[in-house]
Amino acid sequence: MKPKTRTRAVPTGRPRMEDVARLAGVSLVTVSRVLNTPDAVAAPTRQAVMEAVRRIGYVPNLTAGALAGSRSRIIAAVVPTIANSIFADTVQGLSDRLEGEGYTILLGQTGYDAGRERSLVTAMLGRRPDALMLVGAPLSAATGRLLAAAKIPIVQTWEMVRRPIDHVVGFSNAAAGRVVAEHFVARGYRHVRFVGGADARSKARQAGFDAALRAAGMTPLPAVTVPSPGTLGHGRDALCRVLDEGGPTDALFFSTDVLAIGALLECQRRGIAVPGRLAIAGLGDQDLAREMVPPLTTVRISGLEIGRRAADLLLDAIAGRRGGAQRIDLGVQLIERATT
Amino acid sequence: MKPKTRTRAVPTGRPRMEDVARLAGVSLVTVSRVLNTPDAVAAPTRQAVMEAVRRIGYVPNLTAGALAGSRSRIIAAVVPTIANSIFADTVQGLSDRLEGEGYTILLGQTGYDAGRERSLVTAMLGRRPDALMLVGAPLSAATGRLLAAAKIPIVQTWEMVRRPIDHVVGFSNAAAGRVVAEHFVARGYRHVRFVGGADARSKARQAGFDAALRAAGMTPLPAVTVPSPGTLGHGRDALCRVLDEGGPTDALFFSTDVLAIGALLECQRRGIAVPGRLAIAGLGDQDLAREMVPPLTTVRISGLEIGRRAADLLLDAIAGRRGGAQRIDLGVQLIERATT
DNA sequence: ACCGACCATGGAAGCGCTTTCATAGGAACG
DNA sequence: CGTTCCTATGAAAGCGCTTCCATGGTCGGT
Repeated sequence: MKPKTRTRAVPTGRPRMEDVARLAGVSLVTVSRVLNTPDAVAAPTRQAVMEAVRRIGYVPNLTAGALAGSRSRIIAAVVPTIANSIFADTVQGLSDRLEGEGYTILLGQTGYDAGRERSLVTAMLGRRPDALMLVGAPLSAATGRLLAAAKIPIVQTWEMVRRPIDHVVGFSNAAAGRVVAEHFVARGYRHVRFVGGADARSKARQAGFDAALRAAGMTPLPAVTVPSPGTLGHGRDALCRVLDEGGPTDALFFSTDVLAIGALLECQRRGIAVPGRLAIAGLGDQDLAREMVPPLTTVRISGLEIGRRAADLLLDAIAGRRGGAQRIDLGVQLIERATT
Repeated sequence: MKPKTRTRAVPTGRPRMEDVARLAGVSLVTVSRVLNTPDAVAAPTRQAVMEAVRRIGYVPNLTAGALAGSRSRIIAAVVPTIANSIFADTVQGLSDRLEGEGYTILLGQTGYDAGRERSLVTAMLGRRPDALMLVGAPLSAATGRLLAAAKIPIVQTWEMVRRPIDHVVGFSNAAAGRVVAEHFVARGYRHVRFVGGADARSKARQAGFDAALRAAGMTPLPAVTVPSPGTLGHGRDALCRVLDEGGPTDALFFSTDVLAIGALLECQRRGIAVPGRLAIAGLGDQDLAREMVPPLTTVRISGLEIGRRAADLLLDAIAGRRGGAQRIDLGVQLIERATT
């Protein structure tokens, strides 16, 4: 009878740590040590191992490492969307800081959809990331529970979430709305209006905007709602809607620079004087806001900085540095330029 | 003597498949089957398992799954940069297609740096992704070797790489340069110039541009080189340089829309008539190109489509469908608008 | 020279899954 | 009714690492 050749779990065929060990004439454990804690190994041994690694082109299987050890060296990033968006900056900031520390980024986009967010988070958590960054509050309670149960450092960004899961790096969206409203009031605009999406951050900006207006004795005109994520086209459409209604509107606060610029461009096309006939303000202070002709009044927010600070926080939390949950408010700053 | 309580590999404390199995009164194997091949399990058993999963909030450890199985269900994406860039669209397209299929995206940015690319690719390959997408050709031969040795489906994008590692989804950057050059010639511009970065794609656009110009009996003016990734500011600076030199330049082809728009905006600021005094063309056909006043002449490239097609190709390759390496040329199309 | 301390290295036991292979019951068949 | 086949489930063996513990060799102190 022939021997049972039961090859259960399928070997990958790629060189393994054991292959390196054999070539270097040491044990597998020593190879692991050279790769992870080089100082714990004598110099000649270390060199022999490194040479063997080079010779056979060994690339450590981090999946196996993550399973055996406790750290996966993976950080998950969950954003609404990444194309043409401010969140791309945040991902960039996060990734810039983290890659140098040996972490890899797992990226996911929710598209502002609660269901997609939930399945996305489930999938990501299944990879056992060492930490997770997300934009704002979870879109559903289910996702929130999933996140809380994960027991890993989490940082929520882009808003000062009221009941955060863990850390927060953001700014007050209501305050952003407020500074724009106060600016409009000071400039003497009387018929002002908000344009934004239906997402939580947009709503918060609107709330702060409206509240400040009322505090100044004014009544904000009804807001114009556009789809999220906002595009130049949505900004243009919003402007058209406002113009078509033919009301007395004299100033518009757009929830994002992209929307504001879409509208500003439409004004140029139609020959509408900005700010003479209509004032426009945005939020984000993207490059384009500064470069536009005329340059756009906006609220400065550094998506890059949010990403960087989030990364730092996460790194500290993973290392066990710092005490409880941090709550970093980057603040808002109105940049007065030529469109108001 | 007390019993040896050697807890080697540290358990995570999170519920495991075995916990679900115990609660559902079945074996671990059955739980695995319910999760992966539900049809192979009898309905009542399946329901009992699902109920147990729900009860204890079990989230499968995909790391362990990847190690035991052969598939990691991870796709790696390597791009030069993601902030304010056309590559964000490609990542979005890739991710949109892949998330639905149960894949997770590992994102990495090279920043146009060969060293960073190499360490990034090493780290990603260490996660044993099922496939990998990268923009263009590897920045170094070392990275190329790493990639080839990985033995996974790879798709290179954004250019028709001459000696591809595997699949390609792109367009001819030289052809893009050519159509713009021919357009300039047809329009009667005689003192034309290229502005772009030092990366391979930019160089290819320049080469195609210059070649077509020479074919038409013209001599291209020396190109203006800007840093990669290009920004509005770089476009503006390039324009200033051209203007300061005071040559006879009457048309400029920018390697990307962002550069072109930066220059266009500077023209507006200086009151330079476009295309009267100077014609401007870009590449990418981003939203903004169409919305600009005047709208920008550009070469249409859909970053989103590149990402989607790349995803489809990778999915097919993973599943073993299709034969050899595909080579998809999405072609280029000049969009004549008002700046030329 | 002898002892304990210390340093470098190795052995063994998992991490939490998937994948054969085996097996217990039925259904199907004559 | 016995045999065959199929279906549903389980047992065991890893996937390629890291971690704990043990051990042999060196070295300084006396």
